[in-house]
Amino acid sequence: MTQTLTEQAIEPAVRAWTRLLRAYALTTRLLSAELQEAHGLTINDFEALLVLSNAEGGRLKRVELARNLLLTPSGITRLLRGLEDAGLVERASCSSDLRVTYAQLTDAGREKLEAAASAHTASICALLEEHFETGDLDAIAEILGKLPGVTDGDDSCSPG
Amino acid sequence: MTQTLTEQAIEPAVRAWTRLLRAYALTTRLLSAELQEAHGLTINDFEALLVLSNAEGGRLKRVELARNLLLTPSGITRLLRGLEDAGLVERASCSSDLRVTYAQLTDAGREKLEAAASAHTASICALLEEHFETGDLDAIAEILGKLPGVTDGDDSCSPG
DNA sequence: GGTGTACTATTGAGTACGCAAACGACTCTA
DNA sequence: TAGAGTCGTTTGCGTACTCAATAGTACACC
Repeated sequence: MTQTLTEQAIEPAVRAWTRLLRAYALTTRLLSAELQEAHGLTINDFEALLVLSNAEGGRLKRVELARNLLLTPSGITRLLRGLEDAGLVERASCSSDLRVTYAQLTDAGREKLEAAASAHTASICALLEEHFETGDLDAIAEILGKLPGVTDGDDSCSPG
Repeated sequence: MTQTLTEQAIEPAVRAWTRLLRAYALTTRLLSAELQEAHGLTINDFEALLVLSNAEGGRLKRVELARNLLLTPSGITRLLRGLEDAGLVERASCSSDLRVTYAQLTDAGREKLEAAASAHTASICALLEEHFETGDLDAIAEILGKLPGVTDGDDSCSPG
């Protein structure tokens, strides 16, 4: 191998990967700042409320929520602690399995979600539709959906 | 609006956005663990070394590096502190502007990069090519490249 | 029934950032 | 050459996560 790194042809996978990194950094910076300022929620706070609202009875086992948000158990504990302190989510125990506790969306949580959702959705659309065409967005969604784990819980509205 | 959130049609932009979030979380988890274990580098450590190696003379103003990696100035200070402590990068002052300091890749840094690059690249390719086809990777790269800022410094090999 | 294994949740320690504030250096204007 | 605004860098503080360890619960198997 006589080529230096700078002279090598860039692998398509590496190019796609670095652009994914950058796209993530750019978009989350903007969207998370907006969501934080407008409603005091982080992106994961919002996603958690959304997932819960789509779940049967507005509640989900913590471990299911963790899988859905791609967080570790400890991450979920701390995320939910914030939402519990804010009164947006409460704990519910499971009678058939004392290990599990449910995260249960409260009325306040549902109101908060509804208040935040339209503005947040609008921000996402504004940001992405400014630079991408609809075909692009569908293509991104379809392609990234091939990664196992990415579409978990997309159909969380339908009963499991 | 009589529909609840669960019944609304999902905006293409929102679907694309959530999948981007998940794809990022999944892939970085894996790749960063590998890179950390094999070479003790974070993803941004690696990217910083790579960007520097592609820069003229193996050095770049810290502020340029920050723009390139999409980090804030404070993020760059801390990232470079780690690399400096490890001897992979050193500081160089600018004679014409006392405010700026350069990040200069050391020989050890270049060696570290070369040692880590092939394995890291292989990991990226293995992960992505397992689930995506080449056309998918090109499509992701092309589409995400439309976001302003994503392609900054792609041509960092060419003199500025 | 007792025991080993698997699972849920929490905690402690550590990390990689961001934001805001501060400071020195540059530059433009007058 | 004095002052004001801008730019590069660093630091203090806060946050959102990770991993590893821990404790309680469930369940299968003998």
